[in-house]
Amino acid sequence: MTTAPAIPSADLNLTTEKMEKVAFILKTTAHPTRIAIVQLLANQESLSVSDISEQLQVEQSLLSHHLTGMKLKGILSSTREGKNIFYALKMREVVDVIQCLAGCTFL
Amino acid sequence: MTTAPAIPSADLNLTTEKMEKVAFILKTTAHPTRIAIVQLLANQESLSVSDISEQLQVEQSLLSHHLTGMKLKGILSSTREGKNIFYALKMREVVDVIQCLAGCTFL
DNA sequence: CAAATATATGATCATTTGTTCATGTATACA
DNA sequence: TGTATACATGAACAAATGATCATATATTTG
Repeated sequence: MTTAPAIPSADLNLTTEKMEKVAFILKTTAHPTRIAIVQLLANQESLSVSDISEQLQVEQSLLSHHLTGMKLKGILSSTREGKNIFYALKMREVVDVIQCLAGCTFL
Repeated sequence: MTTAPAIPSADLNLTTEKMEKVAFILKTTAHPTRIAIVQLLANQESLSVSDISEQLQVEQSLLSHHLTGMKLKGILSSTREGKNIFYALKMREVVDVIQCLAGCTFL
């Protein structure tokens, strides 16, 4: 016999600390422009700020704020190459997170 | 032959509208208390406000604000049963979203 | 070294979010 | 009908976030 769980498939058990960290990452991802950035970098390996700025039609300064924030929080990484700085996805899990929700029929 | 993609596995292609919707849901989820709520309801099918309030040690009014917000945004559903109101997970995908990140070793 | 290009940073302001407190509403029960 | 219980709601305020603008820094090139 089994000790019947209320719900079969799901079994989520996070510590308070982990919940805070997850919330932190979700918050950092939860913005259309930032999702667009993740999307680009999910398909491109690495892109310069101006590349991204052009493709997303987002002004340099604003984009820079988004990028440095995401880097600070561990989602992106960056390396300078001459005059350019190239950003890349560091935390690839966020792609799955977005895929998850993008799959929702009702969205 | 294939037209070589920059990155093999991932292929994310969302419309602007979809990115906004995804961001909207992420935003609604991105809070420790709300993640805790999802966690409870991932394991319990349905719980009353006072159940949740006790288990999470969150004050009634504040909790109610969180719950009604999440309901409004389609993440939860609720039904009254006598004096109590029971909340349940409606958008189960958010559980996967949280699982995704919870699995990150570096968090 | 001066000018141009690419990007970051910091101040400021508007908007949104989170919290608290007081009060309102629905249901049950005496 | 009145009182208690369970929950929602709205006002008010602090704190976080997002956007804009001006300016700073690093790199290349002449």
